[in-house]
Amino acid sequence: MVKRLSLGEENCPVARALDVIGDWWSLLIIRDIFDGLHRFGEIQENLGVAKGVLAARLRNLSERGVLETAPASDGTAYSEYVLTKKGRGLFLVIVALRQWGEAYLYERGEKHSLLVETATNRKVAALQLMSSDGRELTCDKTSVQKLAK
Amino acid sequence: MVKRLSLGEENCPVARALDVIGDWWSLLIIRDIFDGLHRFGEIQENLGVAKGVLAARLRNLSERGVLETAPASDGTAYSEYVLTKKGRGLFLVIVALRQWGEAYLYERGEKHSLLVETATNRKVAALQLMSSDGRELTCDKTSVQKLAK
DNA sequence: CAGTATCCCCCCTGATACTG
DNA sequence: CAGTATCAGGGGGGATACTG
Repeated sequence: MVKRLSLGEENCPVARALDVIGDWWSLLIIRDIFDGLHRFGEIQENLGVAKGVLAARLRNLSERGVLETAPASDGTAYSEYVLTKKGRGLFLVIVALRQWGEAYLYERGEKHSLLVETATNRKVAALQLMSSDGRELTCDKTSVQKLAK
Repeated sequence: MVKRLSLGEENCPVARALDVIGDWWSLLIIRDIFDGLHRFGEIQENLGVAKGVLAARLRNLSERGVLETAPASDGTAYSEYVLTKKGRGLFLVIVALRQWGEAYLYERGEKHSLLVETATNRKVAALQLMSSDGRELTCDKTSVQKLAK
C-alpha cells in the first residue's frame, strides 16, 4: 500500500502527507465524504471505482486515522464512513485544489460546481497565504528551511 | 497518461485538478521546483525517481502548462524547469498539504522542515477559510452547490 | 550532465462472481 | 446493499544501457 519507498519517514511534511493521501483515489473519496456521501455504494457509484479498490482505500484511510466507520443511521447493519478530525483537516487541501482548478482549468463560460457558505449561499473567499503578523505573502517571499541533520 | 477515464471533463474542479497533478510524482516535482531545484539531475537525485518517469512527468506538466523550460542559466546547452503562473498557483495546495502534514503526521518533538517568510525568517501563518466578507469558516459551514444539468 | 530507449516485472485496476 | 475473493490485463515504474 505504501508506494514510494517509505516516504512516510520523510522529514518533509508535504511528502509525508502525500504518502497518506497522494494516491489515485483517496482525495476523491474524501471529497465525496465532505460532500455528504457516507455509504459504500454511494461513493462507489459516484466515482465509478472498482469495489475492491474502494474497499482497500477505505481500509487504508481508516487505518491511517483519516476516517472511521460508524453504525448506519438508517438502522441497517452496514457502516457509514465519516471523517475524523484529522480527516476534516484535509478540507483546506481540497479547497486549495478546487480553487486552483477553478482558476486555471476551465474555459471562460464553462460551468463548475461551487463551494458556498451554506447559510448565505455565497461563494467562499480565495485562500491566501499570510505572514505570522497578517501580511499577505506570495510564494516568492517564502522559503523552506531545511532541517539540520 | 490520463488515468481515470477522462476525469478532466468533470465539472468538479477538484477532480479536474487531480487529473493534472494527482499522480504519484507531480506534486513532489513541483514542490522541488518551488524549493529551488530547476535541473533535471537535481530533481532526479532528490526524489530518487527513475529518469524515464521524471522525463515523462516533466513533459506532461509542461504540456499542461504547469511548467516550462528555459535555457540553463549556467550557459550549458540544457534547460531548466520553471513554474508558469499556473504552476505557481499550486503553491497553496502544497502549503495546505504541508500544514496538514505538520499538524497530524508528526510525533511531538519530531522535527520537520519549515516554511518561513524569507525576509523575517518567521513561520508563515496557518491557512484559513474565509467567507466572502471575511468571517472565518469551517468545513461544516459550507456546502458544494452542484451544477444544474 | 540530460535525457531517450528498452526491457521486464509487479501491482494496481477493473470485471465478475460470490456471501451475508 | 455492502462488501470479499478471485482472475486477467495493462501500464506504471525501476534498472540499465545508450546518445549528444
